[in-house]
Amino acid sequence: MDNKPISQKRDASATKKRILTAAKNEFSKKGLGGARIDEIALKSKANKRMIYHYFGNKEALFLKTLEDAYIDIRGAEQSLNLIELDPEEALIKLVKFTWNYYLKNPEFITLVNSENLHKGKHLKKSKIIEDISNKFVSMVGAILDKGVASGQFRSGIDPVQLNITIAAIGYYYLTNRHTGAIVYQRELDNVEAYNERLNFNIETILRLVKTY
Amino acid sequence: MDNKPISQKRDASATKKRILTAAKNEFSKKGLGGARIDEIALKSKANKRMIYHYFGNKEALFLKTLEDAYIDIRGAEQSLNLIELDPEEALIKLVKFTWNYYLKNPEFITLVNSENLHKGKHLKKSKIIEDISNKFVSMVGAILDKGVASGQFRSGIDPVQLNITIAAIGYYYLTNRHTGAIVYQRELDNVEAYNERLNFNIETILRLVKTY
DNA sequence: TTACTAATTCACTATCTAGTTACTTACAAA
DNA sequence: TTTGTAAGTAACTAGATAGTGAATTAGTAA
Repeated sequence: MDNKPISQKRDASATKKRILTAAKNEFSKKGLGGARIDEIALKSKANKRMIYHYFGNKEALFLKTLEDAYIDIRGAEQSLNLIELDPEEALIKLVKFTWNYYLKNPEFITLVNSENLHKGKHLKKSKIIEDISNKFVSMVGAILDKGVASGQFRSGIDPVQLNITIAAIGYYYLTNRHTGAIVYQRELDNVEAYNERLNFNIETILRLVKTY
Repeated sequence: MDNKPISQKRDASATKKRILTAAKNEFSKKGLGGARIDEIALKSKANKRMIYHYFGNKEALFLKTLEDAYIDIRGAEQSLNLIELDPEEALIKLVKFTWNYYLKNPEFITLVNSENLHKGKHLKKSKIIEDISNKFVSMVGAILDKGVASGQFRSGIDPVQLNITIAAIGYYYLTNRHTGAIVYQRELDNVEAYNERLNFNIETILRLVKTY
């Protein structure tokens, strides 16, 4: 009684998805230079020819992978509905979200690192990235304004610098936890260490913006 | 009257140095996976065989390159003699130094990123890295203690978390400035932008540690 | 049924790449 | 001057590697 078509053949969008999933994995584990198209073909169970058919070449596939990664994080940030919250709560929620997103989606970090190694040359060609970034950039500005108006935050804080700082204190810890564990001679990659860092980060951001 | 030996042949240590310089360049520009041994041989004007003779293989050369990078930054930090200074001045000086070191030695950042992409597997084999890290790790702790004793800093701050944060807010900005400029739609890589970021970072750290 | 189109496969190439074998050459101590 | 040793070179290999040409096959619209 197996009348459901289990492994459907001739499904372009499913094949594209499998390729993109495999590409995300391969590029994020080995970087653009270390990634292998043959490996992506193997892992996606697609013929290598299909990769070139759908995406053109290795670098175009890399760009698509990167764009999808940005679409995902920017979409998730918008779902937080931070503007509705009390500004201090909103900021705490953003710091927590950013941390947890990086923690659960380590590919995001390594893809972005890889793109920056290449000085952003692929993302510069992207036609969608500026659109999806707009809301994100204005979001922290709006939270900040609201906090200043209510007297909770001091004025004059550059929202872009704040945004960068929120990303930085999470991103750096996570991307460099392997060398960090060796340099600081302390385990940095277990649940307690993660919680400790998140709390430290929340304190860092609140002390940076709050009026005392 | 050209009796100075200009291009000295048969100089093992000079050849080693040329190889390491070329390796630092190649690995930092393309990552471990993207770097090419042939390119390192070409740029160092050494025969490829010499690379294998002196360093064994590609990964061992990468580790040596990475170790040298850590030796350099840790040495430079020690020369700051921060312990002698007023603790607030010491912290400001460390934030400035860290920023400027990253700015002037961008290879450090990309080498460390590359090593973390490989989960620290090369640095774990290093026999010197823990030794040269010790003084560095205790340095911030000593500054912090001095500041707490004088009443300038609040107590209970974890020196490792503070150290990580000082590195993070500079490192992240610089390593991700290329994608950052696209996402934030703002130029991040000119002198004014650099100064702005450095000042923001100093404020972030002081607000984090000072008593008010 | 036919014929068209898009999905998929196979076999291939030119070039690259880490690493090696076997050799030559310069220097310095005896 | 001899000779041992370390520095340096040239030519090579086996396996990768990004990318292609040309054919086949499965759905689908007429």
